[in-house]
Amino acid sequence: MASIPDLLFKALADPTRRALFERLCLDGEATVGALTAGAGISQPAVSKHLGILKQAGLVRDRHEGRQTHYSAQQRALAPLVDWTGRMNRFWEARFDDLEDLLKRMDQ
Amino acid sequence: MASIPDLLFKALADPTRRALFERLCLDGEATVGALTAGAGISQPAVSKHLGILKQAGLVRDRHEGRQTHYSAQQRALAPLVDWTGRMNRFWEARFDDLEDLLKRMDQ
DNA sequence: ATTTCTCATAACCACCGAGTTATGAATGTG
DNA sequence: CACATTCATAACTCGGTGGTTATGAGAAAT
Repeated sequence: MASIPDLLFKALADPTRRALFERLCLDGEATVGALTAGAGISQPAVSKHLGILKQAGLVRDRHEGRQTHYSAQQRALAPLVDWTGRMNRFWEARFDDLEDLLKRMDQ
Repeated sequence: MASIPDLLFKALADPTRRALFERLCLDGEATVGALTAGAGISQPAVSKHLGILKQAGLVRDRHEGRQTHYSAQQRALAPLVDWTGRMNRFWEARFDDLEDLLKRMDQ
């Protein structure tokens, strides 16, 4: 019973995988061959990484002829953003209070 | 040469470690003993996890007598927020454009 | 039909990492 | 001083994971 944030964090914990995702985010769609050329590892390794990214929902694949095009699904990052938000809320609130205090002291 | 995002993602990839960090974020400071009572693992395991969180900057320790108090350093999440922001910028921009369009259509 | 190209899967290996128990260091308590 | 408590470190085990090579499946080209 792996939670969604768990899948996301685990998928993005590997630097090679993060690099693949970053490239797809910034440069858009790419084939496995193109991605393999960029990464410094073998094609099967890249395919496995893409499989893990796909399982985490971070990536979509589209088959066209004999090649597979992968693209980033940035929306999948939403739970990550939510999580960091929840972890930050409290000290942010405290920080806001401090700001308010300083603002009031300024008057 | 592990980058900062790498340290953060790796530190938060483990569910036990994330649970420890979450508890420290929500409930504030706690001793190793208290954290060990909550987690379902041995005290040395908890200490090791806290060490990794500390190395990632996510946690601070304060020695008081013979016990060590740990507290969350939520600011350390900043690089994570930045990273997700960079990965999101493009489709967010597109989303903003869409919002603008809808807003203009509404008038 | 045969060959070539692109990708995915299988099988295997080496290492890392999360857990354990044992022990030591430091601080409080009798 | 002797003992107990709290935490960190050491040494070890074991499963998961990232890499490899080998191979197969499917689509295009000749």
